[in-house]
Amino acid sequence: MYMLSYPILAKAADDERLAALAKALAHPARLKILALLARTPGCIGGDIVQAVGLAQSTVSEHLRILKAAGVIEGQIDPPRVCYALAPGALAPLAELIGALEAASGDPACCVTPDNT
Amino acid sequence: MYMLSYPILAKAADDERLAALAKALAHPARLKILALLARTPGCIGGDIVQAVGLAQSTVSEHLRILKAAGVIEGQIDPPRVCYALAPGALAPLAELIGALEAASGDPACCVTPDNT
DNA sequence: TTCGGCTATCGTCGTTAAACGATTTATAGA
DNA sequence: TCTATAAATCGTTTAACGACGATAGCCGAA
Repeated sequence: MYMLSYPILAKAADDERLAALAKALAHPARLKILALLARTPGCIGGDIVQAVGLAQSTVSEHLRILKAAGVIEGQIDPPRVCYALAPGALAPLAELIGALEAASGDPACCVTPDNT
Repeated sequence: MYMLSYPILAKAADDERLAALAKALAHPARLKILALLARTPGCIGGDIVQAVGLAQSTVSEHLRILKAAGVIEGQIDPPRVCYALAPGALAPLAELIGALEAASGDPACCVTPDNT
């Protein structure tokens, strides 16, 4: 386990970045695409379109969003494009979640102890 | 390294759930709220409003979204409401990210080996 | 050079999200 | 009872998202 170096967030810019990363995952179709890429040993071109069951233009847009967020990378293989997961891209988000989970242990809240 | 028990996703319902969880994190203001709750030993009522710098109604809406996603819990302390992080709520998302990161190791892609 | 398969982009439409002010509700204390 | 405070809700406006069809660009193969 890492020695958590995060101050649980601080700069607004970090919030923006992390929010953008989370937004990339915030759609079923994009999760499906990521799962597909994770499961596929090689890569796939337009098979993604068929797998997610949406129009080609829609899938292309989702791919663009994932690429813009840095979650996937596209490499051109002549007639098609090969997409792959970008290693480490989601690490900041994982760190954030880890920090939040770690901090959610103590409910030393405003509870008046006698409110049974 | 874990023996991954997750099939990296399968059901569409899972995608929906995970996407909803990610969407809860997909906004800077909400991240700020979560960070504040994580950092605050006790709880806070309207201090959140001041901290995020948005209108009270807007913050209330963000809190509602976080609560609906199960990421936070609100407990009524008479004049105010005490919010706290919900332990374990983000675990499924953390698992997903872990699975994706674990799978992003092999770029055994469509690369034609001779493309320098 | 022409054809055909893949991608990406454009324009559009309907839906959802974000933000605000104003209002309502609930409760503690005067 | 009345008042003040905190939180939620309502109604509205603006912006962003999601999805699609149609179109344009790019190579490989014929």
